[in-house]
Amino acid sequence: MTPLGEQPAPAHAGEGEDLGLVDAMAQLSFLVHGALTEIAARHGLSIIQTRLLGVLRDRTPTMNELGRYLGLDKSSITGLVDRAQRRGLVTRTVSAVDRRAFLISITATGRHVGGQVAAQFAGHIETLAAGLSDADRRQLSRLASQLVAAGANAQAANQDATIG
Amino acid sequence: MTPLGEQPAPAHAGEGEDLGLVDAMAQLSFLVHGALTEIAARHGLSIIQTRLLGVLRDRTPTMNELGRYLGLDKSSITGLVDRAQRRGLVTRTVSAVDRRAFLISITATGRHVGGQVAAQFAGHIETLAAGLSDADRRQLSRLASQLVAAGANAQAANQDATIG
DNA sequence: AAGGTTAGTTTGTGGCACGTACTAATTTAG
DNA sequence: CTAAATTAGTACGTGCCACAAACTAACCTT
Repeated sequence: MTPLGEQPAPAHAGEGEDLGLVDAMAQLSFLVHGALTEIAARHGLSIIQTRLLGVLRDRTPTMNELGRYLGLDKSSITGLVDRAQRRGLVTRTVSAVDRRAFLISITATGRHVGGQVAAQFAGHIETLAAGLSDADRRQLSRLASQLVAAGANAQAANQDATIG
Repeated sequence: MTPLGEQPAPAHAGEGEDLGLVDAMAQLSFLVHGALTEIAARHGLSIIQTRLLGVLRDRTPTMNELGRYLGLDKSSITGLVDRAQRRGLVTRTVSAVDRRAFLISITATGRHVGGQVAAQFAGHIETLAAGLSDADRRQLSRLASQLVAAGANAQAANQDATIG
């Protein structure tokens, strides 16, 4: 895993090494990302395909909107949806309002596969956290959520700066 | 960000939504991964190139060993090192012990660029965590480290199962 | 010296992500 | 109401990542 260059744990590692916030975040990110990559791959999906299915779980966006949800260029969306459609995971429907636009929706198959990946991912995280006390789990959930919120705010602020 | 399909935050979102452990881990992973991707890209690096430089910070492995560090097939390593070498970030040196093998080492340039990415990444994490109290930061660092350790153990156990 | 193993490369396939250029539909301006 | 500008999506070219299979060269074993 070794993300940005930390030392290997000392041989006499008593029990729980604290990596420090920065390395802990980096390594945790790689750990979770890698787990999701592997679980998704077991179902023939990439991470981005999995995220696509997640977004479509309760939305029917246009290609353009999809690009905003996933943070991708529209030219990337074409191929992404092409491949997903070829596998029967999503469908394109011409918009009734704008004949240029497609509405992308998830198929039953897509929903099924996406659900399986999500469930296995949840199981994996639970396994990883099995050693934590209930209080620690709540703490971790709360603190991680706070960082995510901070990140979302930073992104929103950036948007404003770009627009204004 | 929307990883596996969570609901958008309720409109009356008072202040800090708790996503639950699973979604918090997924979103945090995407947040950190995305930040590293963007910072690395500012220096013309991909994530994997950045990790390569991180590994080489205090090691001079062969191609093969590099593959194990990064979890990549040896055929992937060839291209990865090729591109890094073309940019003057790393060098191949024929092993004195085994004339088939190369020892891969980081150049001064590579060390410099890698250091910049690492520093900016650290700064970014610190910014994200700026809203946390010292106690919360320590908690988060500790809990994240514990998950990482759990993941490392799981991986080791898997190895054993595969080998034995 | 022969046979098997190991290190690394090559080639082919597929996916991800971008920028640019393009077509077609829609909206805006005059 | 038409002409110009904008918008939605695609096509194409580039580069990177990742793997599998086939290959060469060096090494080890016997």
